[in-house]
Amino acid sequence: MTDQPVSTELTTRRRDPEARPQQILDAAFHEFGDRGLAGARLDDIAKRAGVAKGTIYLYFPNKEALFREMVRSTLIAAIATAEARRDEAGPNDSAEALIRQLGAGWWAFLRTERVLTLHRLVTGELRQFPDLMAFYAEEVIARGRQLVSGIIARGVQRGEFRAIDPLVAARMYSALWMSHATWVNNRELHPSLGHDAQILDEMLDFYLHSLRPSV
Amino acid sequence: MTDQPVSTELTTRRRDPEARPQQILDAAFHEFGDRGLAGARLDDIAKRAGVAKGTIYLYFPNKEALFREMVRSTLIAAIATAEARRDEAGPNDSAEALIRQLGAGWWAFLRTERVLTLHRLVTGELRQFPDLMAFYAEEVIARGRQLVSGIIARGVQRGEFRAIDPLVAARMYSALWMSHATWVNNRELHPSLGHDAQILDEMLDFYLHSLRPSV
Amino acid sequence: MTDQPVSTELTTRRRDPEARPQQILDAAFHEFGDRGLAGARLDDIAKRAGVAKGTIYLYFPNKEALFREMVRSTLIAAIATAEARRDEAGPNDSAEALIRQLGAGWWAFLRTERVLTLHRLVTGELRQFPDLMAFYAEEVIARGRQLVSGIIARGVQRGEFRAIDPLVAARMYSALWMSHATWVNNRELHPSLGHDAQILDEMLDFYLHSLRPSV
Amino acid sequence: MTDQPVSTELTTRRRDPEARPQQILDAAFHEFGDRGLAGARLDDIAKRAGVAKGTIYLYFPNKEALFREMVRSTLIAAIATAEARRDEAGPNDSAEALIRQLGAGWWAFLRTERVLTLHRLVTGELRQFPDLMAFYAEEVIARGRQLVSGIIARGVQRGEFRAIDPLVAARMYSALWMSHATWVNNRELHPSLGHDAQILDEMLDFYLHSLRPSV
DNA sequence: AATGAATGAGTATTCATTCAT
DNA sequence: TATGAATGAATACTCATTCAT
Repeated sequence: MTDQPVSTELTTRRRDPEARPQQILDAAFHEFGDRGLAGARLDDIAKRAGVAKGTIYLYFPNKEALFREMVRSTLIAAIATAEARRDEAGPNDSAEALIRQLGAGWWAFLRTERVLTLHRLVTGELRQFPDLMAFYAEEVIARGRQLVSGIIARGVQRGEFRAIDPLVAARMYSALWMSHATWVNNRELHPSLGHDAQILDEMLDFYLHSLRPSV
Repeated sequence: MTDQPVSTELTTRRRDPEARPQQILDAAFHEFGDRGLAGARLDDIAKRAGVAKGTIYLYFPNKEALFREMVRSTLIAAIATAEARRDEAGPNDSAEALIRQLGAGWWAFLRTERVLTLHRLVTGELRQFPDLMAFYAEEVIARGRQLVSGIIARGVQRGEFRAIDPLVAARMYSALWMSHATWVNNRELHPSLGHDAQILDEMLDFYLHSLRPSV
Repeated sequence: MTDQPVSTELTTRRRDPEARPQQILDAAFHEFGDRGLAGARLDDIAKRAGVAKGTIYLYFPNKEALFREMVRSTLIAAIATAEARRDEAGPNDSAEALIRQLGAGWWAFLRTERVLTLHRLVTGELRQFPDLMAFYAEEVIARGRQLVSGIIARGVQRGEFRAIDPLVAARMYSALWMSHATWVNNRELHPSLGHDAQILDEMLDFYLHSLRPSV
Repeated sequence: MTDQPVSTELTTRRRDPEARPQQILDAAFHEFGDRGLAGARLDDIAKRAGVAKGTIYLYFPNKEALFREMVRSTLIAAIATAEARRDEAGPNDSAEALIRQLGAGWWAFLRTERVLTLHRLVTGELRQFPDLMAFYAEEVIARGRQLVSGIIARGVQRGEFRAIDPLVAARMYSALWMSHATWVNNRELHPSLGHDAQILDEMLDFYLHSLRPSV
């Protein structure tokens, strides 16, 4: 508050040595995200991290390990964020209200730079890393679907929604939200897209319409 | 007729020179599809194409040009296939019947090795090639959506479908079909998926439900 | 005379097959002259000769042989030209007149594209070909010097010139003429040079001054 | 003093990093000098310099840049040497004495390995590098001629030399000295050449004879 | 004889990885 | 710990040479 000493922030060296790995992972996230595993250069990662090339090897045995760890940690961070969101939902709300609430949350979440990049990497490069794939599948996909399918199941039970397999409905949800998140990230390719809030409305409208009992 | 030399097939030299570019493009499709632009090795492409490394350079000035041309030609082939499908639909059928018909067609089309690889490349590497992106956007995405939105518009007119923006509905269609196509290609990650025919039913059911007028 | 058939000149093929080697050697002369032995490309030589790449190999076993033969034949042509000039000199003229006459002849000869290129190749690449070097030394250098030293010797005998070793004087002659020929070919580097005729006068004046008896 | 580790010299790593560029340039000088720009191999340059191939790229962006820089630096070194020589001349000596003095100096200088190689490169390859050519022309040629022409002008003024354009005379001087330097470097081709000291005498005798007033 | 597509050894250049400081 | 110069294996690209036609 008062007169902090001429900031150690100015020099990268020796600033908070425990932060080094994270610094590197952050830089790696951007470079790998932009150019892929093969295309990214350790030199650039080091430069972006404000660290010498050799320093990376103090924390990660090689490029591939750095990539893996970067994906892992980003994944974990993403999961944590998503998790935090889950508990915001009031358990007494209607299923539709919950879907709306969750829909808005995921819509914000999925359009995040971090998540979009992760998604690109997953579809692009993760086939070479089956274990990371499995991790992604279990921790992210399955977990997300359970959340949604839980809500749907309750809605079906309550008669709010028509009889539909909650897992199937959860899959449709993923499909709509993830696809649109990707598209808004490449608006040049999809000029007919409205603004983000409007898209969310369109998805919710479409999705809920399909779930409502057809009288 | 009698006495034709059998050996002609033994050597690549001079055997069917017009086939060479396509041969190379096919090999490139697989290697680039597996490892991406940076990861693929010209050497492997040559080996797979059954030609010498230098031969590639007889037809393509460099690796990037080969990549571009491979994407372009695959795209064009994909468009042609999709195009052919369009005209199969009988114009007097109900909109729902058309959607079902088209839905089955695209479901088969999108799960094609060629299309899946293309999709992976588009999401993974095409950001580095804005012109290819534009080509993809105009020729593939826009074209496909027009086809679907035309059907929807007719359904809305006829009162078969509820009032919905046909372009929006077309987007929802893309989202469902493309996402599921990607997923069935990675079944390890999505163990809850049923068999392909079942998934198509699930999608059609979900999609049409949302379009039907809510009495 | 009348109505010659649509000129065979138009197509390179089949036009005077015995001329092929010379055609190739001419093209080689230019390409090697411009880019040196290593820098020249057989492809370009073939193109310039209006011949397919493979054709070169019908007449020359490889690139180096082509280079050697090109140098040899150019050398021989150059020698023949120089030789022809020798006999023009009237044997009864004064030594000074002969020097002037020869000086003008060599001045024209040395500034020839062919000779200049030859000279460049000799200084640049010929160290790798000792036998060509020897050939050059004996046939060109020695021969030229003998011609000059013969004239000088007669001039000394007659008292027209001071007592000087005719071979030494011949060397000085070479030095002046060859250096200036190189320089006028690179006038950008030697902006103080006058026009060609003037340079010849300067050289003759300087040269003869040194040979005249100092009373 | 006592006990200094001897081993430091054993490895190239980290041994005197500032010396690396010069080390490489020296090696480049020899390889380019022997085989020309196209003929020299980076691999050989590295080997001769005692470094790994990659190390070259730490200091020079590519082969051509290495070539340019090698020529430039050699040129500069040559100019420095020549410059140093200029000031040795005592200003009160006769013009003839100065010419003799300078003549001996340049004779030694031009026969230097460094200068001979430079000359070969200039005539052989420098046409592809107009800017280097210009540099050479201005810094080396023009500079050298001014030095000589200054002496001649003084000699003419004093009546020591006949009336001759000093720049022309300086050119004749270059022609004699440079040609002979080249020749003694290829004695096989010029078997009639005497030993070096004798040649110098021959040149001085010939040159001064031409400058002396013809009574 | 002539062609030019095909070959593959050769070379410049890049970049992950090491290591002396 | 941290550095960044040095390494050398890997790879894109070139071009002399071959050979089926």
